[in-house]
Amino acid sequence: MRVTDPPAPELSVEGRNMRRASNDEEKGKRRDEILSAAKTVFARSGFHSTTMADVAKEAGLSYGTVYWYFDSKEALFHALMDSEEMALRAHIGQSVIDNALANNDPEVALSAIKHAIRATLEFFENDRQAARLLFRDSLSLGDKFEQHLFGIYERFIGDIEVAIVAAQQTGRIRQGPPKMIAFSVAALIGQVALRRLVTDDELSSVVVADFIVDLLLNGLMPR
Amino acid sequence: MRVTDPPAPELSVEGRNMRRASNDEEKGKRRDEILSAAKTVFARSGFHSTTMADVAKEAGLSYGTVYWYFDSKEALFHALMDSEEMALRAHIGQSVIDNALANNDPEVALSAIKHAIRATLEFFENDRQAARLLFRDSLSLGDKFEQHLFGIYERFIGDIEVAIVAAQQTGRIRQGPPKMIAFSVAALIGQVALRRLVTDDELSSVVVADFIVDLLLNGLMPR
Amino acid sequence: MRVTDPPAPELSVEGRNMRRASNDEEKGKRRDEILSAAKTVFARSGFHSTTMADVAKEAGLSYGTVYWYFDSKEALFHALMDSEEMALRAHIGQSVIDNALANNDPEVALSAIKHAIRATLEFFENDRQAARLLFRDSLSLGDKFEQHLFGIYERFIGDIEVAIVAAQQTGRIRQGPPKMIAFSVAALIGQVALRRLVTDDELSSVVVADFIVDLLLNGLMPR
Amino acid sequence: MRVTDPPAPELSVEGRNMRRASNDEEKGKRRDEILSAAKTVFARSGFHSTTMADVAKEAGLSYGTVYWYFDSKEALFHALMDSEEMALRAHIGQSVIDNALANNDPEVALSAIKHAIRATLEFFENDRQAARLLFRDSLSLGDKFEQHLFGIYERFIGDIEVAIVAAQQTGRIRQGPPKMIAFSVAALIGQVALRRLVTDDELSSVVVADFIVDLLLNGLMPR
DNA sequence: AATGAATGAGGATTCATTCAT
DNA sequence: AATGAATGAATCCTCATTCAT
Repeated sequence: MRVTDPPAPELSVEGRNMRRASNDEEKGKRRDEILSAAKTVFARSGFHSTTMADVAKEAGLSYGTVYWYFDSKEALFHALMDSEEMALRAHIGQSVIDNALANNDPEVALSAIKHAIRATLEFFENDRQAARLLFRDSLSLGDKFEQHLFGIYERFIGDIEVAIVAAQQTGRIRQGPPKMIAFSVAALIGQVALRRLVTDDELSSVVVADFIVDLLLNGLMPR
Repeated sequence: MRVTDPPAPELSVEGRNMRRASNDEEKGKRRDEILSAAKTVFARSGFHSTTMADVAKEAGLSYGTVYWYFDSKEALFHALMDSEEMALRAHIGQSVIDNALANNDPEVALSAIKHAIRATLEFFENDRQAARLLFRDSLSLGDKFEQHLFGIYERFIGDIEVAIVAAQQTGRIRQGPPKMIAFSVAALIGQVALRRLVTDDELSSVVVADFIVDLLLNGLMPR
Repeated sequence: MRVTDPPAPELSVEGRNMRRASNDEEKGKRRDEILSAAKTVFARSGFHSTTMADVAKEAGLSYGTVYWYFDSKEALFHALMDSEEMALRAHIGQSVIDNALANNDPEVALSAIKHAIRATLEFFENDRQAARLLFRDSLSLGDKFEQHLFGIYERFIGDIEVAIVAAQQTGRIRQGPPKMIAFSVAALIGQVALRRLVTDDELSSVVVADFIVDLLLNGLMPR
Repeated sequence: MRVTDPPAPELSVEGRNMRRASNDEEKGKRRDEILSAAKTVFARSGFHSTTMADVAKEAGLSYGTVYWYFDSKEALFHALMDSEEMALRAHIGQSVIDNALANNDPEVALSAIKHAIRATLEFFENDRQAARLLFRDSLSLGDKFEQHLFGIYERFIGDIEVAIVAAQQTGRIRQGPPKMIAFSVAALIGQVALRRLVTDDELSSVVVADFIVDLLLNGLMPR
């Protein structure tokens, strides 16, 4: 699945109404503004400590307007999670593709894994708000959000799994349950990204990514 | 304290004045009962969705009583985190020591790592509530709890680090930044424990633990 | 604002959405309605025995609405004190000026004192709720309110002091510390107003005021 | 009425019980300790902000013990008001009598008034806690306490009235309604005492008392 | 589309009082 | 007499959501 596809627009009731001065493009723009404001305030204070008034204020809109674009606070957060997942996958996908094209690497599969790791850490490094939203807030919101988050996780792991299987087929990676391997890779990346939120590691994300890649490929045993 | 012990059965039909704690021992017992009840309901619904009335009801007490033992909902949760950390460390410590003694292993350091991983997964396998509390709810409660959780994490990683250093000194593990290695180990364990909360993996925790140990030691590259 | 005006009658059977304040004028009006309702219930039962629900009910509003206009119960009471002070000062000021103009009195200073006393007693006679609020409840609310009340007191005494000094300069009043004299005058007025809350003196406030004026001017000694 | 009479002991149920090791004297002592502690904490924080736990702690007693001596928080406060009234009247009575005996003053009536004023201010000067209790807290507690306070006030005024009448009969004070005069005297004293709670007047209570006496006797008019 | 006043359910916390010990 | 654990009614305040304008 390619998440870079545009999401199905949430035409609820107004979809069938007359064409007005402000078109869909305008509407999407306003929606994105709210989403952006929501990201800022949710990342700052967490889901429960953030009020819809905070969101509205940050967006420079009035109180009830947010409800014109989103049905509820929860719906807003789900939309935010979708948005972040898309951004993440766009970033990784682009990175992997760029790399494959640039290097014309015959060992694309292994290379893809390396670059996915680097790109993921890079993404969360550049957008710490995204890391907070996905790794911290999403976990605290009850079952519905947990399901959503694990959906994201599944898709993320699924993509890695594809690369793992490919790498195994070319013999670049030893045999083993690809799902579990993929999960392990994702786990390491996620935890590292989360940890970097709260500690001030002096190491750059490139160094950390390379360490993880090395660890995963070569293990801890002395060679 | 053994957290894996089944909770004290809830005496439901006692007269309301029969439950009076009278001495220090009784008092500590009552406190533990509340802690146990809190663990159950917090793990079930999460911190924010759980009310103090829920805690009291689960404990079979009036909810003013909970405030006799804990100053606030937050204080109760902090106490719960402390309690879980102690239980976890007791479980791991015991497990490592038991293993060292039982096997009289000259390669204690490496063995300790393996067994710590197994013991940790075992602990969370046996006490899924603990996993929910530590890996999910703790992250949603603002800075104070985040600090507390990362304190627990630091201590956990610190213990692993000791074992890593020891294993490096005996040449059983290749050189490299022990802190980062320890963190990677902890990250894998934590994510695995968390994941097992929501998926019904058919694999036992022993199998998973062994996979992780193998992955960490040997890496993904073909040998 | 005239506090002696009868409160706006409570429209009781309006639909709940009819009471929506729409513009600034309406908004100030709604605020005043809440203030008026608060005055009634606080004067009836005292600060601590009055709940915000009582205020809302008296105002015919839902009690979340009170919080739309006032940040807290304390803020509401402070606003009430401000409002009463303004009303009192408006009443006295008007009275003094009216008198000076009407009589074209060359001994304005002495006359002003007499009339300030009369006007103050008159004010509290007409608005016993105000007397309860200022003299009774304000004292029971801790330091912040005590400070507020004494601020009001200081300003009240300050005004009297000005008149005292003027009367001393024209020789109509003997020398002596004007602040202390002013305070004594204020003390007598305040206590008289307070006392009239609980006893049913048959005497009119005019008679009482004249007695006080006479007492203050001539003292108790036989002439 | 002489309030220096001992209060009727509050023998509720235990009065008829067997004579135990601790006698009535002991019991009264403990009761007084609680009263003293209550005075301290009520004066410090006010009635509503003080809990029975505060009282118990200040008295060095356990939580429920206070209830063995007083039926309720309100009963405790009423007892405190009684106690303070007795102390005040004892102080004034003693002072007046001492003065009359010492000076063998033929103008005892006028002298008594002067000395009552001085003694009262002195009392509240020496015991600011008493002033806070009577002038501040008593007013904020609803009708029952208001009635109690005005009873104290009535008795206080009544005593002054007696002296006023006597002074009028000996011609030392001009004619006029003695009750109203007495009230005015009491009002001035009370307000002065209250004011001295919150301002740091540099003047001693003797100077203030003399000013009030002079003001009352001679008035403000130039002689 | 946008506004913001109004609603009211919900929840943490306090504290006077009771009562078994 | 004294203790202090237990109770639960009471209350302030928050905030998601609605809806007239």
